Amino acid sequence: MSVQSVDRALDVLEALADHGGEAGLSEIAAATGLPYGTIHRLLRTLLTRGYVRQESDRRYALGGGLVRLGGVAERMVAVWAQPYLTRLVELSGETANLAVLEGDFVVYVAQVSSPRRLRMFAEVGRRVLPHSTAVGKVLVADRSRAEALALLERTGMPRKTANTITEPAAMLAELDLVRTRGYALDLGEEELGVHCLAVPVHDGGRVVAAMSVSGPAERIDALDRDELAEGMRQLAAAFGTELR
Amino acid sequence: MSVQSVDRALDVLEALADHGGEAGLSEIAAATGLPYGTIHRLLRTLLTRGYVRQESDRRYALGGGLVRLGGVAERMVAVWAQPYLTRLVELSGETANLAVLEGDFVVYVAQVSSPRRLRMFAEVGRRVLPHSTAVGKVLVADRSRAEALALLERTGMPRKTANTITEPAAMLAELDLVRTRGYALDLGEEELGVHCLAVPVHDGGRVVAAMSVSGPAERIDALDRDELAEGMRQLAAAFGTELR
DNA sequence: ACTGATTTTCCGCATAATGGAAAGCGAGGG
DNA sequence: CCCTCGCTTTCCATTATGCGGAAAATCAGT
Repeated sequence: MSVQSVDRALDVLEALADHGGEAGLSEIAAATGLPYGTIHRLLRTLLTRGYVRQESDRRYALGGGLVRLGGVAERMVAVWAQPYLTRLVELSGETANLAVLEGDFVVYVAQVSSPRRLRMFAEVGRRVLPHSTAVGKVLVADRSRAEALALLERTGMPRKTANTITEPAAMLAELDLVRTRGYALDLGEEELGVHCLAVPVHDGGRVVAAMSVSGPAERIDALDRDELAEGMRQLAAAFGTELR
Repeated sequence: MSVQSVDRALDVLEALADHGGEAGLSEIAAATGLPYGTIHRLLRTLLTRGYVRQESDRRYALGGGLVRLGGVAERMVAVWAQPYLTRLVELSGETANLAVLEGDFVVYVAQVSSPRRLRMFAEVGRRVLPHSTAVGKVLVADRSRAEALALLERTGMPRKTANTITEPAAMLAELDLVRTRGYALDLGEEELGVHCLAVPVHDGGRVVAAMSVSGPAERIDALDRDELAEGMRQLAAAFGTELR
């Protein structure tokens, strides 16, 4: 039914990604449960195609070829999201966004603007750090505590406003809250006066994107958060199912 | 030596990317020369893993899973580029950048700053449109005339300064020049007073990234362009070889 | 409802991938 | 300097696995 070697090659790539993009043969073996010989052979094929690279210490890393494919795929996702974002705007009256995690940045890949006079707009393509945005929190909350901490250390959690969370410990607590509550908030942490609410988009397994609404603090705060979150969860679930 | 089915699966993914991320079975067959049954089986495996998606009209498209892998790979590329960019700064005295094409945007993925007092900096993560930057021109010049035109139409080529090229026809001519000359210039087309020179980075086959130097117009113009371009070509070639 | 183009399924055959085990390599310690 | 240990790479007989031609099914257009 499914082509075994292709399936396994994908397992190898995903194992590499899970290890931060770089791993030794034995680490991959431990992660995938495949025999050494098999993994090595798969890596060699990916190697000659430029999708994997071997470093001087003989460890393996994800290669540049994936950047191209990822870029094209991203544009596709943006197109598919459009109708769901439109419905989210109808639901909330505020600007709706779709964002993904790319490296250590959050990237807004699609947006539908609110019809109101005062509104957020033109964020598509913008890159921001995860710690000061609702979408960022949702995306990072999917990672393990250790991965999240490593990412926060790399980015340094710079203060954007008086409300920005700049302490790793506080952020880990916030991420726990996001996980249990199922949605994340940004209360003027990226920009004063702008509040956001974001939910994760699952494609079956992991979180692949985050969907959010953002607008002036007063209007966002006037909405019933739990009710809005519930509606967004449904939209995100429908979108996630379509992606799969 | 190489795992046949994995190789072919990669052919299929690349064929999809070449067709703008979306194609029918027969188009893929034409592009790869593989029999229908084989392609269909490969697509089904990629489908169940979320790396390919089937649309309602039964055509196939690149799936969301690739966005994740691409993001991690991008971070790797940035790390590997660092030493080459450092050498480029030594060579030119100006800030050196590495950029890739992601969807319709150019993204700066790595940078090493010039030691001078007046310098460009903090561009990593920035997304700009291709038509007004040297790196953008280099990346788009690798695409076919038709693809380039489609991209330029989607982005609309907005004017950033008085020097910005806003006519598709003029840009196509400029891209021809870039191809024959081997490097691209940006003479204050993105920001007045800022000039750039960029060269392509090949990883054997296609252009995977662009390397550039940017700085104040007077200093960039004072450099010997052909000599600088030659030095940059060598660095880009070395980096490209390392990627492969 | 019919036709043509495109996609999907089927199945016997042979090839292509498998994986255990042995050889090679390199870093670190005695 | 040589030995050891952990990890990576190569090898090869075996058979499961993927192959691909051709038929069946589906869809769009007339």
